[in-house]
Amino acid sequence: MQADCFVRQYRQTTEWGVLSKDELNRIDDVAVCRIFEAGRGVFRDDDPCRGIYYVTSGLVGIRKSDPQGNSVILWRLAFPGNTLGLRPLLAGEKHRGGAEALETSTICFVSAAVVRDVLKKNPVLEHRFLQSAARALGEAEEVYFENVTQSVRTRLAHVLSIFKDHNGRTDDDGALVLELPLTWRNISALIGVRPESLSRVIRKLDEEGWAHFSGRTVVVRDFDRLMGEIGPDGRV
Amino acid sequence: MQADCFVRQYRQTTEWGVLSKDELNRIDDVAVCRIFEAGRGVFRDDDPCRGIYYVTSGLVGIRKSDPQGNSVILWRLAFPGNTLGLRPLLAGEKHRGGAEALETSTICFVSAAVVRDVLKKNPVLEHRFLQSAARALGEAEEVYFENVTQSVRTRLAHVLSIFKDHNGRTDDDGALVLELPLTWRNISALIGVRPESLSRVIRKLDEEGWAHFSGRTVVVRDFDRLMGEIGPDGRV
DNA sequence: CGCCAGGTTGATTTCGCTCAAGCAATGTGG
DNA sequence: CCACATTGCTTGAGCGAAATCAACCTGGCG
Repeated sequence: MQADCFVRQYRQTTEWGVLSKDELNRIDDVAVCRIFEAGRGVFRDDDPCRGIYYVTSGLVGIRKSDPQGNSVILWRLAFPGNTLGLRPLLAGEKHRGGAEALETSTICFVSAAVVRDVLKKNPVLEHRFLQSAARALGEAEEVYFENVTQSVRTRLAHVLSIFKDHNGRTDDDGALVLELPLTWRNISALIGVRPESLSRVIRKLDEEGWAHFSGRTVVVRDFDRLMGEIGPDGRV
Repeated sequence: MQADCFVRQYRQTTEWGVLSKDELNRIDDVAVCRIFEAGRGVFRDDDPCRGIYYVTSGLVGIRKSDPQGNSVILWRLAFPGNTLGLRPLLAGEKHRGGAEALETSTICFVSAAVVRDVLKKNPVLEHRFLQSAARALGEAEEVYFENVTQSVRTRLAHVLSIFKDHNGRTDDDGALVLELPLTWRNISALIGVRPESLSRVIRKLDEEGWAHFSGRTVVVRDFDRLMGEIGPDGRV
C-alpha cells in the first residue's frame, strides 16, 4: 500500500464515502501517489484519460485554451479532496483541459480500469456520481452565468469568497484575512481578464476602502457588506 | 394511454432508447401531454422539480435571471425530442431557470416518482444518464468558453448553425435559407447581448454581403465560407 | 383610431483589451 | 558580491466592442 488517501476520506462526504473501508483500501493499494512541485503539469489538454487524479494536498488548476492555444484561462481549481478526470472518464472523452500544480501538491492516480471495476461493483457509487455530475452541471451554469453577466469586480469578490471558505481567517477587528494561494496573474486567468484589468480593480477596491491588498494578503473590512454592495442580492 | 411520445422515440438514439417498448408504453400511460401556446410558461425559476418535461413538438426556451429578475438571458433551447428538468431531478435541486414555449408546443410531463422508479429498475438507463450528464458537462464548458471568448458576430453565426441543423433549407442557388423560429429579441437574449447590438451586427453582415436578412428570413450565400471566415482564429 | 411590442438608428459612455513602460523581488552566473 | 535576466505586478495612453440612452418607425391588434 502506497498511501491512505482514499481511506482517509472515509468519513468525508465525498462521493467515495459510500464505499466500504475495504474497498477504499483496495483502491489505495493500486493508487500511485506523487508529489508535484508548483508549476508542474499533471496532464495536458487532449490527453487521453487514463484514470482519475485525487488531490490529497496542495492546489491544482485546470487550464483551458482554444484550439489555437491562445487565450488561456484558468477554468477550475481543485482543492484537496477533489477528484480530477472523472468527467472525461465517464464520458469516454479526452481531457478537455490541462492540469497543473499551482502549489506543491500530492496527487494520487487511479487507473481507469480500476475505477470502472469499482463502479461496476458499486451501483450506489454510480448513482452518487450521477447526482454529483448533475450538480456540477448546475454549478457550471451558475459560473457561466456569472461570468457573462457580472463585472470583474463582482467576479473577484466571488473568487475571494472561495478562498474565504478554504483559507479564511478573521483577525482581532473582525476583518477577514486571506492569504491567497495564487498569484494575481492566475487569479486574473481564473476570472477571465487580463492582469492589468484586475490590477486596476484591486486598486479601486483598495482606494474605496473595501479591502486592503498587499502582496498576496488581502484584508477585507466587512465581507458581507462587500458582497451585498456588489451583488445587490448578496449572491456574489 | 394519452399519447405515444416516448414510444415514438423507440428507435431514436435518445438515452431513453435503452428501455423496452413495454417500459416506454408504461411511461406514456402516465405521461400528461399538454399544448402550450407561444409565450406560455411551463415552469418557473426556483420551482421545485416535480418531474420531467418531454418536448414533442414546437420550441421551448429556458430563461435564466438573477434573483432580482434583471438581466434575463435565454439560456438554452429545447427542440422536439429534448427532455427538460432531468438535471434538477437527478441533482435533487429546484429548477435553475424558467421554461417558456417560444412556439406553440406539445409537452409531456412525467412525474419524478415515475422517473425514479424507472431508473431504479433500469441501471442501464442510469448508466446512460451518467454518461450523458458527463458529456453535457463537457459541452457546457465549451459553450461557456465560446461565449466568453468570441465576438457577437461569431456567436450569431453559431446560433444560425443551430437553426441550419433544425430548419435549414437550400435554395436553387445553393444558398442556405433559414426561417428563424425566434424573434430577434430572443436571439439577442440567447447570445447574451442587447437587441441594439445584434441589430448592428446583422446590418454589417448584410452590408458586407455575407447574408441577406429580411424579417425572420435569413439567406446565407455561402455558409461554410462564413463559418470558415469567422471560426479559424476566433476573431474577425 | 391609438396603443404597443419588436425592431432600427444615432450619440455617448463604459468597460476591458492592447501596447508599452517601469518597478521590485528573486534568481543566476561570472 | 555585483551585473544581469526573469517574473510578478503596476501604471498610463489609446482603442474598440458593446452597453446605455433616446428617438423613431413599423405592423399588428384591441
